[in-house]
Amino acid sequence: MLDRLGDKWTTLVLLVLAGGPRRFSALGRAVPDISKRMLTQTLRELERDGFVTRHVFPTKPPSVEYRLDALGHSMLEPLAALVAWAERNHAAVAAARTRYAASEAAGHGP
Amino acid sequence: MLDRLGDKWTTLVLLVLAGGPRRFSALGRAVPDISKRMLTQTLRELERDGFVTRHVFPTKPPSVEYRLDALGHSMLEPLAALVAWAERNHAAVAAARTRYAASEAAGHGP
DNA sequence: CAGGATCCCTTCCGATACTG
DNA sequence: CAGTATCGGAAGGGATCCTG
Repeated sequence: MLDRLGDKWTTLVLLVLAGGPRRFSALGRAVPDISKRMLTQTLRELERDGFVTRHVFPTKPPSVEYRLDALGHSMLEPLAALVAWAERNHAAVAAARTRYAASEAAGHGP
Repeated sequence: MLDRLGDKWTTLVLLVLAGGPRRFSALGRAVPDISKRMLTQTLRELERDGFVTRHVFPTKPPSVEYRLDALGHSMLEPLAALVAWAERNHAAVAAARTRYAASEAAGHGP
């Protein structure tokens, strides 16, 4: 189950849907670099697990809207906490990587 | 960066290290089904990103201890919140999957 | 004990083409 | 518009063997 939260796209899609219902193509535009294939797959999994509901409007051409339901909203808070942490600390991580790269070069070099 | 938290093993290793410093083999035993290969790789990434520090004791045979440093500890709280959420809601997810499987069978069947 | 190197099979995923 | 189907390359990761 933690695997799904760990999925690269799942989190991004959820964060977009946190801003309100979105249509398939709107999600595609809001989540950069996601392919139709992965967007479909991600949405199917989220629907399957009860995080989002899918509404089909039988217009022509058809449009489909996805929205978070109660379960999806409930996990938004802990998720947002983690995202907030990541934003606060990404600089520290970047610094750590620089230090690590430097010690790597020093330790294994000629 | 969120990718790394999304990694299957990273979270599990971090949660074990939350209980205190551990040696390499102890981690291997504490995280079921992780291979030496993946444990090494996961620890390298965590070290690289400044979440854990690595202490080598020049005994014979050598032993290596990993422990969370400040950055690692700081992310434990949001992570724990997410894990707590998962534990509270895994039943709801399981129920959603059952419903989904049922509607799948009904919708696409003969 | 801790971990690097290699092999090799599996899964993931993007590109492309087609449909209701 | 919102998908589905198929293919092929790229990446993930286990098994095994080797070293300090």
